[in-house]
Amino acid sequence: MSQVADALSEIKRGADEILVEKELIEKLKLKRPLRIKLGADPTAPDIHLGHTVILNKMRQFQNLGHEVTFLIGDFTAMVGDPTGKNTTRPPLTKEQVLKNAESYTEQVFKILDPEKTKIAFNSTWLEELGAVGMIKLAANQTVARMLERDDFKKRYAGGQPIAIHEFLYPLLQGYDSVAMETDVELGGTDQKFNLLMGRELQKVNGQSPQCVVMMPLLEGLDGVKKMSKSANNYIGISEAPSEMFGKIMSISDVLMWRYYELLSFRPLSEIEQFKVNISNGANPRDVKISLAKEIIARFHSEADAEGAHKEFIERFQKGKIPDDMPELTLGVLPMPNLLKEAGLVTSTSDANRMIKQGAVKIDGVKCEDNKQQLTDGEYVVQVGKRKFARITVA
RNA sequence: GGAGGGGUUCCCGAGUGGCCAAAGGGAUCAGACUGUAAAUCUGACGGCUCAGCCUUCGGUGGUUCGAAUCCACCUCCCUCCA
Repeated sequence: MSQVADALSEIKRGADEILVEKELIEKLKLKRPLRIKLGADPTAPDIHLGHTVILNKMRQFQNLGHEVTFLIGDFTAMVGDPTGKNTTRPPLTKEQVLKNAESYTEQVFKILDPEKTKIAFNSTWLEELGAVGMIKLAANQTVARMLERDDFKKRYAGGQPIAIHEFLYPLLQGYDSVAMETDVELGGTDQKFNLLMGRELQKVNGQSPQCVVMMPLLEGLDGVKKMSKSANNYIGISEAPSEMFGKIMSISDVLMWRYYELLSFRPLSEIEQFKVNISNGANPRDVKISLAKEIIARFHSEADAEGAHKEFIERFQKGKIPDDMPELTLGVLPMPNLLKEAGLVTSTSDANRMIKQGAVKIDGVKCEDNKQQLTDGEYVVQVGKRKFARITVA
């Protein structure tokens, strides 16, 4: 009895919403491993911290002894989840899907236990469905019901196009739960409609409806938009320790608490203590450093976390030049072209702007003349605070 | 199929014949200040062989000394009617 209560409180931690909690309790009492489902599109093989919020929850279920299936939506990838703006996606080839899936799972296993994780592809049952099956499936829902989905509603009201096939996505995702006889499905809050579709279709098919655990979407580095590759506000889990450190340090103090809540494994009581310390005069920066180290240690190692911290102090607090930077050899070129060739700016026009604004330094000396040419030798060229290159002119 | 509305630089959005590389806002980048925080201030924000030149305003072709702006056709999107 108390075992169930403990499990529930762990599941609830960080979750935005659980549907339906009562049913979940009943399922937990079943004394059998529950079938847990997490779906993923094989379109974005680079996992970032935003994705890990849900993966961490998956891991918790695993730790509680449940059966976790990581579902690759290779079939639904052809449809493309309408969440967001893109209405059409270029169809992926089989090979691309498999390749993406492979790199996906490899990254996922940094969090999930590979021994206890099942991998499934929804093409397995969706391809068999066929046109007839698809029509029967579509008959389960009405257009009015579809338009209740917030995303569709907004687009419809705002005069944005909605392609017919987009209506199929929620149906197919829901059907996945039927095929897998899912007990609990995890997803982001933006998935609510799709997740609930699973419940409805399961009921129609005489199954006990799945419970749904929704995790909040993690805001990206800007603190406003959700973390995503397209918004370029993400921290990838494969990024170098120093990159991670820098990115975490650049988030706002407000956002830091959000990250603590969703990404840290520290007990909530400890996080509360940090807040107290800060209101008593501690520097929020140092709390942020702890967060950065915790995350780097998770995806790299303790030593890497320590190293990244040291490098950060050297580079930004003492103004030293980093050890690691791209190295390349170039000919004698006018400064703007040199910067462009080195990939430090996007165009020579951009280079000229940077020079004019005093952003360009050569061996630590500001370059203010765009006609300057470097003669033979090795130079450390810097644009802004973050972009460096070691250039050999020959 | 009919009627109407719309497609402008990363996004939103002004611009209805020259003063338009195109207002304004957002995002972004750089500089100052800092804790690579916030807030604030300053500047930049199509490209190039950069005091000049070249290419952009859904597409093509016209009118004109001159077009994002006018005309024709095409194309895409939206709304209403069928």
